Amino acid sequence: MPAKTTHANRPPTQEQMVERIMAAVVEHRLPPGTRLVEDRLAQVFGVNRARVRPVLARLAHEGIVTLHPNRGAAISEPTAEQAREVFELRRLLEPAIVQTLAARTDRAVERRLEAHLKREAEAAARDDHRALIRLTGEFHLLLAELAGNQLMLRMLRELETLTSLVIYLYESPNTPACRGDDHVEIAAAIARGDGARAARLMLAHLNEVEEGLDMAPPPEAAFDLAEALAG
Amino acid sequence: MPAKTTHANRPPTQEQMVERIMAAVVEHRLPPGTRLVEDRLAQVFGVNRARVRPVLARLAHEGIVTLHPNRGAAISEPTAEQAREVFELRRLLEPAIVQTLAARTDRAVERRLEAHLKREAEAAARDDHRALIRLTGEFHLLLAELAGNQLMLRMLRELETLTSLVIYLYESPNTPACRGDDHVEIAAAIARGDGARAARLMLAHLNEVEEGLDMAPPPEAAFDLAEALAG
DNA sequence: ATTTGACGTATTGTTGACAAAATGCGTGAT
DNA sequence: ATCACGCATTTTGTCAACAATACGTCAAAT
Repeated sequence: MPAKTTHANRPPTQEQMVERIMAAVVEHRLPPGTRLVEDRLAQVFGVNRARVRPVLARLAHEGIVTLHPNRGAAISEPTAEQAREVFELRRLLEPAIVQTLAARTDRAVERRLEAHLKREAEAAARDDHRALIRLTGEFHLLLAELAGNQLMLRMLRELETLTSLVIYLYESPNTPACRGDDHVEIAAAIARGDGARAARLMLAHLNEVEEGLDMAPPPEAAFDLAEALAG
Repeated sequence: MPAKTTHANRPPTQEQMVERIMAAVVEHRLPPGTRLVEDRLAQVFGVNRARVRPVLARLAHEGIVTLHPNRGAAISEPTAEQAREVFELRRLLEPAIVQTLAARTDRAVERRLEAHLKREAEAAARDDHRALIRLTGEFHLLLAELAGNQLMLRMLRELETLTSLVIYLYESPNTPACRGDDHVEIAAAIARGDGARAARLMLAHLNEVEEGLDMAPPPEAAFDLAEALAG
């Protein structure tokens, strides 16, 4: 029996396939516009097509994949407006997450944050760009996980993946969207129990990331005949 | 060709099937614990099983449905902890929604809110419980729609459906979770451009709904799947 | 040179049959 | 009375083949 599955020769679950695709998006291994063909995905994951279709349906719902009926799927290319919406939502959720965390932090929380920041620093030191991209996104997810709301974590995961697409499209991929210093300061405020400061730092951090994006779409001769004829 | 489809004899899209199931959940026509069998759903919607499976997969991801491998799906029965998480998220999002809306309301927004509240009042006057349940949930979605963030709207829709399950389990189904007066006051604050007040009212409203919940789950009831989805 | 129609290709969508898994029930043993 | 086991039932999961759809390409017509 060919060793084509990923885990003790068991085919991956739909959840695992979703996570692998999301991870590939976050690490820019699957950039916006990449075609996703059911047969190829089924081949890569070692499952049948029927297992791949719900995965694509879900990713489509989350905006990470765009389905073209009878033509196949592709990694989404969020518009500038969608990018703004992502950050608008993150500015509502993430300051509240760190505020909650700061209000009931303990040594276990601090240790996990420290361990994570250490890995970020190590990835930066060895110039491991892909790892750094992944780790900076995971920092935000770790905060949500530590804050203890699973629903919040699930939504943040979606937002984080969308953010990766946005960053790919609107920012140079060689620039990590998150400055490591910001993360260190946020973690320090959490450790001190200073929720208000942690929230301010997170808000400023998100604003800075968004402001670093170039939302102006590339100049195109965008002309819509129907719209032009509408009067 | 048998006229078995729902819309100009065209089979429903996956999106439409999701919406119908969600609507049935919101209106308590599909209470928590209800079994969802692929063959039956395919029969009811007039599609093949392969069309139903991505729908169930997505609803499972959103927590609205629980999948039991090789045994079928069921409408979820959120725990008390999950209920708290839903309200925690809503308290972050919805005050911000109404604040945004109040900052840039106009006559079109006011008219749509007025029209909706009128329909709520009419449903209450004729004692149309199902319509009232639906309309009170739609009020919150309308706010998100008017605020103009599609991503926010999508997430609110999920939260609203989860809230319906929570309310079914932890609150008497004969009591609308939202008091109509609250909605009227929130809309009035929005119309006046008083974002801070609208946000306070929304926060108080959500707290009141949550505080009205009782953690003792209600007894199960038998019913007809096709009938429940007929709406 | 441009437009249109036909055709081929790529890919998804559908179908029916069957395999696999989980659960309930009945029966026999203890 | 309880437990274990075997079997039946229910339901999902898999498979392969084929239908349907969307799009690109190319040739013919204008």
